[in-house]
Amino acid sequence: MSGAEKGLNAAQLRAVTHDQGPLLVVAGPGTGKTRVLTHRIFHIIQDRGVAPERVLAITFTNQAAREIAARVSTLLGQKVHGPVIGTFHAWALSFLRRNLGEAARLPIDEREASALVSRAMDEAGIPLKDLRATREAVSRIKLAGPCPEDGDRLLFCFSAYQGLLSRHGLWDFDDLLVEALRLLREDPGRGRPHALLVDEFQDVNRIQYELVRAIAPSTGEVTVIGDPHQSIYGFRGASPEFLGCFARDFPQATVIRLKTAYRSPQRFLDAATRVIGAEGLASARGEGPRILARGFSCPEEEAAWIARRVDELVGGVSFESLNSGGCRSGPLQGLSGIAVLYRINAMGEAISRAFSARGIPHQRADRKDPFEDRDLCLAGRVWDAVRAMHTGGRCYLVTRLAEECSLPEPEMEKVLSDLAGLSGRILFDAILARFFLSLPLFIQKAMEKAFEADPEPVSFSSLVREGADLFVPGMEAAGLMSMHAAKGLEFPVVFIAGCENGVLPWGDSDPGEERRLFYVGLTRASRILHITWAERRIFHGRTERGGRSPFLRDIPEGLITIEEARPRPRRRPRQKGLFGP
DNA sequence: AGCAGAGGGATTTTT
DNA sequence: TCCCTCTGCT
Repeated sequence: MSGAEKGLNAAQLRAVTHDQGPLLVVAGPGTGKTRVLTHRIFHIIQDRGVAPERVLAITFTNQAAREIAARVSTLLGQKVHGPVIGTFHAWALSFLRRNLGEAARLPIDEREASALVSRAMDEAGIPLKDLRATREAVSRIKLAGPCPEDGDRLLFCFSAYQGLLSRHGLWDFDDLLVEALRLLREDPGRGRPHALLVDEFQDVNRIQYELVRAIAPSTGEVTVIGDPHQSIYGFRGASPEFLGCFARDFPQATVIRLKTAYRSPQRFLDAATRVIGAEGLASARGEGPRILARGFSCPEEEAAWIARRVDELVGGVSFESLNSGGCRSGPLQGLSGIAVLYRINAMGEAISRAFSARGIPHQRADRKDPFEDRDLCLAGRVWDAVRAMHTGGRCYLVTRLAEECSLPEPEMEKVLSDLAGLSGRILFDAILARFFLSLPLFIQKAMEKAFEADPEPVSFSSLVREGADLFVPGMEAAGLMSMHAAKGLEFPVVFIAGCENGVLPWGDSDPGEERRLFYVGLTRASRILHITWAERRIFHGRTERGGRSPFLRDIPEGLITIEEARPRPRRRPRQKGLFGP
């Protein structure tokens, strides 16, 4: 099959078929990054004859891993043993298990880790209200070592936490990376794939970068794909600088830039690149309409306008007339093609209310952690304890469980050993029955889906998280989500709400990263892009009047129409009650 | 142990 | 503003 037959442009084709050592693909928004990645995996296996299981592709979320795996297997046409596609953590865990066997510890999820940190804090005399900050600090110390500002209490807490983990034979998420790296460095030949590909490289942090270096095959077959302008996870240690490090540490690396964008029309692209002060990308979608930015006096009016506008767009009556640019128009794909993006999830509240008031189906992506359900949480603990009957962390889990269920420990042990022969779905159902647990309907459904996709899951929490994707991309509903959550997604119609100074950019956050975040938001839209702000917004009980985001000043006039908020003369008289005297 | 009231903190998020 | 912790009281 030729590149043209696959629908690849010249640069994409070069990236897919590159055969000379390390490759760095710099791929702007909508330039076909995922196509390149999947086709390149296919190329390595099919055309170069590399055994599929010796190809390792790393993504940042399980969701992305599943998507890419699905696309590769479509290309390969049902190969028996596919390439390994997963997150750093998933790969590290299986690597550790493969190499350590019985000595592998039991991985715990974030909830469990926090519980252990709070115990360590207790020992160290740190007030529990600082749990969040301390948990973050502990993670930072583990990944990057202590820094001079770290107090004695914090350091003590850290070692107490490490002690708890080791005493109980447990690993937290960070340990997976740390231990895998240690093992790789002890024995550099071990576990190296024949080809390594890393997606979203702008999101790697230091340890992940080190892992890439350590895993990189001696064949030099390393591909990293990323976009420094979309690096928005600095708060957890990611930095676009690692793209530069890659070029330095792999000096023979070829750099290919994908510059043709197939998603955003030129105007949106130009606006976005101006915000981050980058060089332009060329759109293959024509000039497109201007961005409409509009101010409102308060978030409720802002939300009401967005809802009204969505109604109009889905009704479709006036759609043709609105689409004034060179963009080919046609019916929108309905509500699933519409997204409202914002800086913080709290802002979804007002929007959601306005949509409900108009009867517009919508889904919020900031789903609650399903583990907040007590019964599911307990089921998860039991699951882990049963699975741990074969590994190391058993005593600890039994003790905890016994505590939690107020059962004597021996009795709990008996219950668990009764369940020990079971696995998968059957084990789960048995746990529900034995502990008299009942789950909300949406979790039941999620679990059903999860077991279908993964009948013998490695870890319970990953199973739940995969199953509980309450945000279903194809669903016939408008999407409400943070700009972070929108990364990697695309919608015909995008609203970016709350574009106010202090919100976007947020407080004292790194302005550069805030600009990149806005860039990500702006480049999600393929047809219509609206920006809104509110003159007054109540935050934590305080009325903030940040005014329109300074970022809008960087968008040249020809690309955007800005409509100031109309002051509302009509002051609503205070009304005690509808049926009052 | 359990509750009432004070007080402080309140992004973004994956594994 | 609202929610979670901590404290002190019963």
